[in-house]
Amino acid sequence: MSGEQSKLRVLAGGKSADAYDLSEQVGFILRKANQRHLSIFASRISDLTPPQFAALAKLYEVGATSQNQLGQLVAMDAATIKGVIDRLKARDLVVLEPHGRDRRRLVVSLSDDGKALIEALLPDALDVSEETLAPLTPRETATFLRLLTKLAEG
Amino acid sequence: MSGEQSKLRVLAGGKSADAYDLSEQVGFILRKANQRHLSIFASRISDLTPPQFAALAKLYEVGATSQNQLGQLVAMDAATIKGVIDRLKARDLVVLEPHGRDRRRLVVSLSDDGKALIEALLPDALDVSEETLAPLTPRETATFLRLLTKLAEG
DNA sequence: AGCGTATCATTCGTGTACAAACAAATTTGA
DNA sequence: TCAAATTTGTTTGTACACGAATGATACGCT
Repeated sequence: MSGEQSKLRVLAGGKSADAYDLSEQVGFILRKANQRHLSIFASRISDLTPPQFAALAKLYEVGATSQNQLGQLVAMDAATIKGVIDRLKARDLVVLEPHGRDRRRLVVSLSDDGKALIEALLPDALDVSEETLAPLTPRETATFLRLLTKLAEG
Repeated sequence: MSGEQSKLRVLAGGKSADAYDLSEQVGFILRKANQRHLSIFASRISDLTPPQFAALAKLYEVGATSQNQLGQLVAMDAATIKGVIDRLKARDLVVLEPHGRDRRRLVVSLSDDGKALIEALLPDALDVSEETLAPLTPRETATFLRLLTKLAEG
């Protein structure tokens, strides 16, 4: 049976290529790290979800943009950013206007409420990052962010 | 106004605590790293989603368990693992039986098909991890996994 | 024995995520 | 200039993910 074959291979090779341990796979740990971050985020910023926050923060950073473009800036595909914008719009945190020259485009920008909200939340967002990284020393944090960025950008 | 205060703080503190750059926040980069991994996973293992794979791999590792327990092992809450198991069950990759002594429990185990599938996919799963980590050197990979684990476990 | 509490599974509601198919508007290129 | 390719946004369908509520069962303690 494959169980015995597997044991043989484990004993033979140093790397034990066959010993698949789920809890050591990047994807699995990445998912758990994400879960922990989401939980910290939710405990500090209950008004918005992380994607909603990202969209508002980006709008605050770059000003008015088209919906799809905003999606690219916050790494969400067209279908996803649409849902996020819809929910922000329903709460009047963003304003949608038609683009002047290109009638396909929908220009998104912050409403006054949206601007006030994001300004109020920015300090909390920094706290979220800090608490998420709390298990690491400052030195480890720097290393981690560097490597994580490399990984994310392929 | 908070704009000017903010500038003062930026000039005062070395860390420029107020200059919020979304693309430098852990949560945002974590989400992008996860996206890249998901995309690699999907390109190599189209038969299963990562949560489905995790459930099968864990079942292969530990044998029969209750539904909720399996959820804990793969870091999914009761509602989430139920959906995952439902879909695996619909494809006859797992078998559900009532627990003997505890009538609340539902014992989940691999079907023959499920076992065959997971055995066939394990090498691909290792490839997924490898490709995900490809942007890092072996030394960086070791460091990264150590720090990521620390982060995930809080 | 009985009662309060904890556990297990299910359900509901909301919010990402992404693929695929589509319509409308714009841009490109022959 | 006009048809083809591309871009922008929308819709549909599937699959997590989690909080909260519910019902059934099991367990601990008196």
